[in-house]
Amino acid sequence: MSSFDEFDAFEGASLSARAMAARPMPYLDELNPAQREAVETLDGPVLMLAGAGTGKTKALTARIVHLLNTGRAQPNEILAVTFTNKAAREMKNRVGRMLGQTVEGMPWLGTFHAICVKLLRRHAELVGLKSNFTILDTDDQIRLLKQLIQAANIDDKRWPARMLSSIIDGWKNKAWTPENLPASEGQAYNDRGPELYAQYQTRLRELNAVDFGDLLLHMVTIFQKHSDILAQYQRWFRYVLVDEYQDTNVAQYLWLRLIAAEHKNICCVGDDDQSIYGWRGAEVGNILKFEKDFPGAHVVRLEQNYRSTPHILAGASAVIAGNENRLGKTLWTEAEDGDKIRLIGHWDGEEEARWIGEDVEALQSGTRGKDPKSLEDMAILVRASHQMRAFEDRFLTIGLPYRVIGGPRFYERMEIRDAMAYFRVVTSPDDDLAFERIVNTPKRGLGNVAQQKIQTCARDHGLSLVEGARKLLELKGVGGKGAKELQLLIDGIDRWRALGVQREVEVPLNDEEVIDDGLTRTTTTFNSAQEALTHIELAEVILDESGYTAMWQNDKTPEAPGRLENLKELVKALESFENLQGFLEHVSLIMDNESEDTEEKISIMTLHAAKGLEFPVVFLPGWEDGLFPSQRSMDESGLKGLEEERRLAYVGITRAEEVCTISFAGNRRVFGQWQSQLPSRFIDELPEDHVEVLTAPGIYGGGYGAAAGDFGGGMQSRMQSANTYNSPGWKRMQDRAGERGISQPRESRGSVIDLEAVSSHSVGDRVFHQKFGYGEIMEIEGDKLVIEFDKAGEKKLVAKFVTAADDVPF
DNA sequence: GCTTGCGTTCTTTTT
DNA sequence: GAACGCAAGC
Repeated sequence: MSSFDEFDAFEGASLSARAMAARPMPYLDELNPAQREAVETLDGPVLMLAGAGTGKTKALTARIVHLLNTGRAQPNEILAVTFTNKAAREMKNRVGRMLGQTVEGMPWLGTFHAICVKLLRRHAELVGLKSNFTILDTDDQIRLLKQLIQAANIDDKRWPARMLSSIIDGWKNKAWTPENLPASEGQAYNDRGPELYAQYQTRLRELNAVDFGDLLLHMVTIFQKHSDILAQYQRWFRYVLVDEYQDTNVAQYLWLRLIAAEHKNICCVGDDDQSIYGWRGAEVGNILKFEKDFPGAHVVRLEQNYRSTPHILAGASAVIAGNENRLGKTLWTEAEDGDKIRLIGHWDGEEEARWIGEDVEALQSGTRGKDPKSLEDMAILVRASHQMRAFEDRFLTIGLPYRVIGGPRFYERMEIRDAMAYFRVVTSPDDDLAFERIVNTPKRGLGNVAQQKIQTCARDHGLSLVEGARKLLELKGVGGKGAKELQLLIDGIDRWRALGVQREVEVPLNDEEVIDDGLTRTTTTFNSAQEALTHIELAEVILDESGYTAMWQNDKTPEAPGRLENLKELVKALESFENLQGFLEHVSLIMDNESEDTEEKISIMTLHAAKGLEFPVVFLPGWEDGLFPSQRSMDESGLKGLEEERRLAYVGITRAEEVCTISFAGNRRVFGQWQSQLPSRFIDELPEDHVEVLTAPGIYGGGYGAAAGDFGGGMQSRMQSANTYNSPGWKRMQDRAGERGISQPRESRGSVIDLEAVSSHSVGDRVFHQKFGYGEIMEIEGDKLVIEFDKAGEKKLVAKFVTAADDVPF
């Protein structure tokens, strides 16, 4: 390793420390006393316990700025870790804004994974990898494990690869390599776990690949085994900041502790009450024992909440108080009273979606007394993603624009992964997994048998799969159509590689740029050359000549146009990168996809995805025992699981600024089967004084109007008893209501009828819909179309969401 | 080798 | 109610 020259090259931050020291510090005046304390205590270990909505990011960024301003550290001497790319981006932006200018050189502000990739590229050889290793995603991981499982003669029905993958993941999260795996883990995966883990790691090394967990595990291993290297980083990173510390797992914890051991200037920010990633290996224990790990730690509590009204805060506090193991914080606010938390029960999940849809429209139009609210300011937070469907269906029907956050991610879609596998085959010759993925996509007549032959041939000659296939052709190991097609593919790969290399030869590297690139030594940087293909053109050529694009063009399934659209988007995304390698690297780490669309939409997401966000109006549907708290969580982790669920409830409620509506349904379809549900035990924990119970239209046959109090005396007295919802009586009443079938779906009111959109359609027309595919119009009702879809059956949809079948872009 | 249809099993949460 | 795996049939 060649000393720390590269670090010094991060002169990038054009401001010198001394220049900054002279700058004024107006940002300090904007902080409350607790925040200020957290910002100004620069030396030694600091634990910032920041409750929900207490200005944690503000304090964290102010601290970075303060470090720079006081000349304590250069921008590249600060290590600042977050969990999500979004948080990293946000922090970068805010630091820039606070400094009043853009800071180029915060190279070590990023996610755990992104930072570890940077480090690991530099030291790859110490764990038997080359620095251009590829990062496998879960899909590749599973396929690889499956191969190993089958090779070991294990029935992968009884012992699925997914299971092994999660076991290995768990081990990696705990920083256990195959060598130091505790004996107590011996019986995992039917006693074969440890042995397969070792095989898997060996195979990864052969493929010059790592999985997500390896990024941290390898770095911890390197730090532990090479004290000289560790010492360099310990000296280099004078200040360490960690966001969401309660989410760190053991590997991350060890990594941080090793790095911070020298200066001990580590500032961890977190909230034990918001620890919701235990299932992913996060250890709340890390934050609970911070003071033991770092003696003399300065603990600062941020307790003034700037987000929610008192009722909402009181509700959240009461729920979380049910947990035993807490560091304990008391949130308070100066905000005015506002609305109580609203609680409402429904007949079933569809009714719940219908009611929320109407309430959203009422809030939007201002019918509900207050100022009209934008859809952007509203969110529906669910426990499990399958709950989203009821809302999507309903909103599609009434024409309410919505956005699902964190759904199937762009880069996880089949067509995107296929396309990227093609890129990978071209850029990294040994990427067997990528080759496997694309040999027979599109269909080339190379089925199992042919693929087995390629595998065998490659293994016998110690070659990669591409080379193995070439050899096989030379030896005439395959015949007929398959041989011809395989030859075409190999020729194609050669040609594409040449097209990529051609540029490299014609346009020599610019030395400075390579250094500037920091630690990624192998990254090549091109200047734009007119005569050669750009990587974007290359990508297009690959997708074209391989027949991949054609495959989807000829595909008549409803998803095909969408997939082509996605491929176009993929190519467009290439524009912001200098070459294919850079792009692939980016993609393997960026798992969030934010599409910038301008239309106002209500957001639908899981509670997990909502952490760190806030909305004026929040809906929390599905508060039923078994669903939330999740049965599985309680079965698997008992009281610990229940407490994590409770923290999830806390996270949910504290997302709301002004209006928080909790609801539950008496009946819900689970696995396609109707089940009657009991209200969540968390509902019993809500403090009566801060909750307003609304009449359930599904139970009493009223609508939103009835909920506003417009009903007869008999109902009124029922309402009184309903107010004692946290007594067994409430539950019994819910049960009883559940037995009486009531309330059929009613038509939504209030949405503006878009006749223009309807008029372009007539009964019998063939139409296309993004989600349901092709279908035929059976009936027109107002601005709604009743459509019989080929695949999805009959649906009633707002006209503006369907296009005439002929207009579908191909 | 590929397509189709049937049965099975399942759903938390994700960097 | 869907997504996946498997076996049968083309």
